[in-house]
Amino acid sequence: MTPKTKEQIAKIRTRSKDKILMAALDLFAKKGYHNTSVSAIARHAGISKGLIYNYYDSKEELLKGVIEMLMEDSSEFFLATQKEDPNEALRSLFVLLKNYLIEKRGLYRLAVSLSVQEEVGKFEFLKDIIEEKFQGFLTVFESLMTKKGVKNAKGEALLLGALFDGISLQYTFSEKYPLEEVIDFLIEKYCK
Amino acid sequence: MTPKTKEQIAKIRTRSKDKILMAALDLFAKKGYHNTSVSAIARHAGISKGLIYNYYDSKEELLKGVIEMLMEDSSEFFLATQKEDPNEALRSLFVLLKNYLIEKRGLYRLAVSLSVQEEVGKFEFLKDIIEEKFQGFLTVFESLMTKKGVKNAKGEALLLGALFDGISLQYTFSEKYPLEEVIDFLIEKYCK
Amino acid sequence: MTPKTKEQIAKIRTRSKDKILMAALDLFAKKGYHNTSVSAIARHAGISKGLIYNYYDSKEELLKGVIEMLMEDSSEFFLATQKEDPNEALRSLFVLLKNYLIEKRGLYRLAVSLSVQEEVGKFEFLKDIIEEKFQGFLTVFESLMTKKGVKNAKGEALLLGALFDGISLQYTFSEKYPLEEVIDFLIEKYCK
Amino acid sequence: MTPKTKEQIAKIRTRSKDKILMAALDLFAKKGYHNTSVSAIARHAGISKGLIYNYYDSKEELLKGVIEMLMEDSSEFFLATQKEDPNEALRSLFVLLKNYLIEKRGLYRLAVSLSVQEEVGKFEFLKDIIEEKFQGFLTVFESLMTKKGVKNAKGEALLLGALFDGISLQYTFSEKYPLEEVIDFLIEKYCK
DNA sequence: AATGAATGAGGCTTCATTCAT
DNA sequence: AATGAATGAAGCCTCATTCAT
Repeated sequence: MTPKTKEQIAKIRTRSKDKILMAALDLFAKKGYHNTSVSAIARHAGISKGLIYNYYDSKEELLKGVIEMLMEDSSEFFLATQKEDPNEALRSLFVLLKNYLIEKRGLYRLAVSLSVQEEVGKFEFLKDIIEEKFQGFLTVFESLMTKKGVKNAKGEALLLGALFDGISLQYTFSEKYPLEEVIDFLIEKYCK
Repeated sequence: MTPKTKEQIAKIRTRSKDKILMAALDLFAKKGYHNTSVSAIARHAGISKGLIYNYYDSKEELLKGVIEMLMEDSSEFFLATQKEDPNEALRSLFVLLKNYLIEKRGLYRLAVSLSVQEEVGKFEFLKDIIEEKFQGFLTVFESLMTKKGVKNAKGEALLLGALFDGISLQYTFSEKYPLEEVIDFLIEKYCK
Repeated sequence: MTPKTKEQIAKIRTRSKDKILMAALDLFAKKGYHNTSVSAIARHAGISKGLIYNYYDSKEELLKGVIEMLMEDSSEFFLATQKEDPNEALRSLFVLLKNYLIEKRGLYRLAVSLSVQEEVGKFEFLKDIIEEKFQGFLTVFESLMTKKGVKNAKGEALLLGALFDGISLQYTFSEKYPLEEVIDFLIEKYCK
Repeated sequence: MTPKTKEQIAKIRTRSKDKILMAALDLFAKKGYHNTSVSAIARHAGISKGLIYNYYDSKEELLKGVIEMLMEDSSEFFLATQKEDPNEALRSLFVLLKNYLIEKRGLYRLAVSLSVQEEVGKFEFLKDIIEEKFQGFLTVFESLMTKKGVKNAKGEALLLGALFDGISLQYTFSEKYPLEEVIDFLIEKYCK
């Protein structure tokens, strides 16, 4: 009865969706959401425009798909924070940040470029997600700082939060940013 | 019809250009470059679409005009760095950053949103400007840190650079960001 | 895989075709031809898009199929006209009209909505069919009127023709149309 | 100051809107709403696609504009009904119907083709307008019939309503419809 | 016989830009 | 200097149709 098995179809769908998501991520990150056309995504993915609408109802839904994909695997970060020794935990976080920036270049760029827009109600959901993540990090930083016994743990936590974002932004911006050097210095300064 | 002296005409021109620039800055900053239409700028400025093209050859030229306007008055920052006492200089810089962010909300947003785009050759000039500013700050930070006699002056300078950007970004993002608190803590930590 | 006899296959084909035709009639009638997508028909019929093209070469051919189906069973009407007594014949016709409208709500709507289009050569065949039916009715009406001995039989026939269409149109239009009342009045007026 | 006077602009706008409305009416009536593209309207009007959106926010708004234009001048009909003698009033109505159909060929076609669609909420407003007009006619017919002293005035009014629509529909459909003949017969039958 | 992924032409709409006044 | 009607390229999206399985 069934000409293609459900598994076959599912595999095809997954593969196509992935192609689309990767192409979209790539272009959104490089050129920004508004400056990326659906045609360009299709071309980049090597498929037809129409197919995109087979999987996503609109360009905006596609964006949501991209963001969801990106949000999936941030578990590592919170694993790192479970370490007993706060110095070790911080060292892990710094290294994770470095690897994350290197491996997912463009992702941070995308997050920033989307958040930076004020269109009410359209990317609002993204702001919420980021705000939540940020508060999570802040809490972790503060408890680590408390463990380390610093005077103003909350203030230090805020600075660390700003540092993470500042480093990410500058690395994303400039090809020449001395990421390794900065991370090493952070470890030396914070982890002993 | 009414004859006008050259001065009158010049004044009119200046006033119109200003109106256009302010409207464009406002909208570019709030909604992003690609998401702002020339019509919207004209409406926001209370003039006609046509007039914009009387002063700027294209939307892109208008953007350049906006950026140039923004770059004009960063002299305060470098005045602050001239102070003898490095602690005082740093304090001034922190306070200037705070005031700049509060007074020109949205401007940093614009800079980021533009820089984040990779379209070759289009906003490249902006990246260059920013890179140059950034290197200027870095040099200043490093010399201040050296004056303060810290061990790794270059490393500390890089961290300060990241902090400036991180704080700016987070303040731009979130209405709730405790800017005062952060600046106060920075002063306490770095200026004595 | 499973071997099927010719009869089984034929039965399956007939059943599928019927499902398609009914779904298409339903949607064409409700939403109009141009405003109904092949996908929607497939969904409504509970089958795949592809299957429709197994039976009909195009959306237009499918429409032709629907129309042919509709034209098949108008025999009742002409049976009614065979009655000896013209008053009885008319009464039957009025009642048939009422039942037809009630039972096949939407069908008249479809006929009108298709006929109303002027695209040369596309639905032209439908116009011809309708024209022919109309002339048939006119002839019947005229002969009945002659039998009844009215003065201007042709004029009265034309009016009856217009009445049939007007009533159908208005009933199709408006949920509140007093069809029963109108038919009763017609019978009272014409059948004695 | 003002380069074009307001009157000039107003005249230009009116002329353009008229061109658009006429083209839209023409095509909507001939080919139906869904089967008429905005491009086709622009081509038919001899203007660019974009200009249409200078005057109408969407294709649907354009349709509303067309309908409003059509609804503007139905005053004649109600003037006719004011006559003292019901026979004279009816005669005027019959003649007006004839002239209306001849002069505004296509208009009735448009009304029917739009009303025939069931899309909730889209053309609903048109149905309301038509329903209202129809009830208006019905009331007029009934009072005329009462004046004439017929037995079942309401029933006769309903028949007249159906006749108007039926005649309109058949004339709209068929090039060969004997409109003159039918109207003459109506006058003979109803107006003495 | 039957499925649904894939295509691409064409539909509606937006918008940077031009130009007559 | 200033206006806004007009243009047309390009953007998002729909849908009839094809085809591998």
